[in-house]
Amino acid sequence: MAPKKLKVAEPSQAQAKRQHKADAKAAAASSPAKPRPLTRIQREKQDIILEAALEVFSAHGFRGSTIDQIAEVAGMSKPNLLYYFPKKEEIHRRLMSELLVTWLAPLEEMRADGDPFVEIRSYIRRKLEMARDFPRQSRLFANEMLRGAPHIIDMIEVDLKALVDEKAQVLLAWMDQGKLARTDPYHLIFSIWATTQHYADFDVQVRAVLGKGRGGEGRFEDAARYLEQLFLHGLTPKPRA
Amino acid sequence: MAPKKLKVAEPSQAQAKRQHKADAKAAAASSPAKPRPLTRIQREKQDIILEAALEVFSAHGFRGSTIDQIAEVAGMSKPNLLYYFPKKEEIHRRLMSELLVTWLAPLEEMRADGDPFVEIRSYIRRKLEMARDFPRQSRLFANEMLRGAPHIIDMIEVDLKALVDEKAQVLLAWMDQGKLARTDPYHLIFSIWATTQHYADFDVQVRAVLGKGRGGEGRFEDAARYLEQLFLHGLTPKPRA
DNA sequence: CTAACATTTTTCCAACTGGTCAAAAATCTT
DNA sequence: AAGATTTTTGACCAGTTGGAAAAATGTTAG
Repeated sequence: MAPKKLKVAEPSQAQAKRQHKADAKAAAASSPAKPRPLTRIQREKQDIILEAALEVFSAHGFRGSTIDQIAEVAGMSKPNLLYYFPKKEEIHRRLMSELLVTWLAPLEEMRADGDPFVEIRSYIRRKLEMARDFPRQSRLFANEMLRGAPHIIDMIEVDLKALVDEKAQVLLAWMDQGKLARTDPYHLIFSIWATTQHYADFDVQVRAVLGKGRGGEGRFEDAARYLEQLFLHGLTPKPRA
Repeated sequence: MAPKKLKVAEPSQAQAKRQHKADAKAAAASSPAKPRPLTRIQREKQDIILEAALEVFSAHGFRGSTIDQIAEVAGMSKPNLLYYFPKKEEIHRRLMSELLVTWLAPLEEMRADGDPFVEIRSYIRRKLEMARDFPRQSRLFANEMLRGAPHIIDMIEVDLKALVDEKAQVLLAWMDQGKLARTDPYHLIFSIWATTQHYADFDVQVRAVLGKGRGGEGRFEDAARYLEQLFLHGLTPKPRA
């Protein structure tokens, strides 16, 4: 239930103005540009900014969000924010690369040596929990996809593809062993993504359609139950015993 | 295969400046504001603009799109475009209301007196065809949802909800008759939406993951086959005969 | 304590954007 | 063909936005 804070990765090009100015000389001299460790305040403020940016970007999209908005949510002035992330794009980039790691994790956990249905079921659960606990990340991701994934297309084509290829092999093996219906492993994975993320990305619609009565907190439990039935048996009724 | 042109509905508040200026007097006098039929050019240009706007909005979102961009795609100047749609929002509004009609149609076709599996299967097919033939509309819709459906929330809460409620009853009846596995009809519908629209909204990802070999035109056929298996039998393997 | 460095604030600006307006051009009506 | 109406254009504007500069204020290592 408790949204464990996402870990912040990539300390790379965080340092701001100062560095930039130095770049002119440093880069020209092709020196290794001493990385200078981040100060406490830098780490804290960057986290605050990234959190605020997630809030704003996920709600309005990249172009629909202004630095002012993010700064306000982060509780600082615009120039101050720009001191930590000299470019709006930079914030977005950081957010996206953190996001991808978080996003791939659940699939990675699917173990080839486990029981197919147990593994698939818990994968679905994990994804559904992510939709419930990290809807903003899900929407940010969806937004990027809708736009054609301009910022992460190469990671999608390389890392994500590799991971899915690997897991597709696992699924195929299970099918070969007769433990799983023979079907397309890639589309199988797509369908898990689609059905689970739907509850984050189309949340308004889900709530509106379920109405006051069933649109409450229980909807994720219901979804989990339904999806289990779907992926396990489909819609074919049990023959009356 | 051929994307049948969407019909343009709602001739309502299309007329521009002239009307606007007149409004001052007309509205003040609370007269019925004679609607004055649209000219040929007006109809043509509005269609061109709406088509261009669909292209641009679906790719960049509302705030990410500029009137200039739309005007350029439409092959006219910005002021000229504004002559037909005095507000950027107006274009978007029109697009959204047309969209909703198109979007509800497939579900409406699900007949209570048909065979459950035939009906569900063809509903899935129709939705999949829409994802293939009208990806821009799908993305426009997804974008609106991501943003919390600000422009169509009431139609979602009223019309869409009513329709889904109705069809949920149909599904429940089928379940009562033992023709369909007993499960949650609402989430069943959600899962059909999610799995089919995924192929339009997350198209980049689907292509990238499938790779050059399988990401081509055949992917919709594969998806259709897979989804049929999923919804019919789930992933449980057939007992060896 | 203080010099060096890190952080924050104030002020400003150029580019972009949605939209206006008057006049010119094209089209339609009679 | 003339007059009326519709359509198109070019110049323009005010508000917003991303970002730069520099001065002012804090922080910290020696």
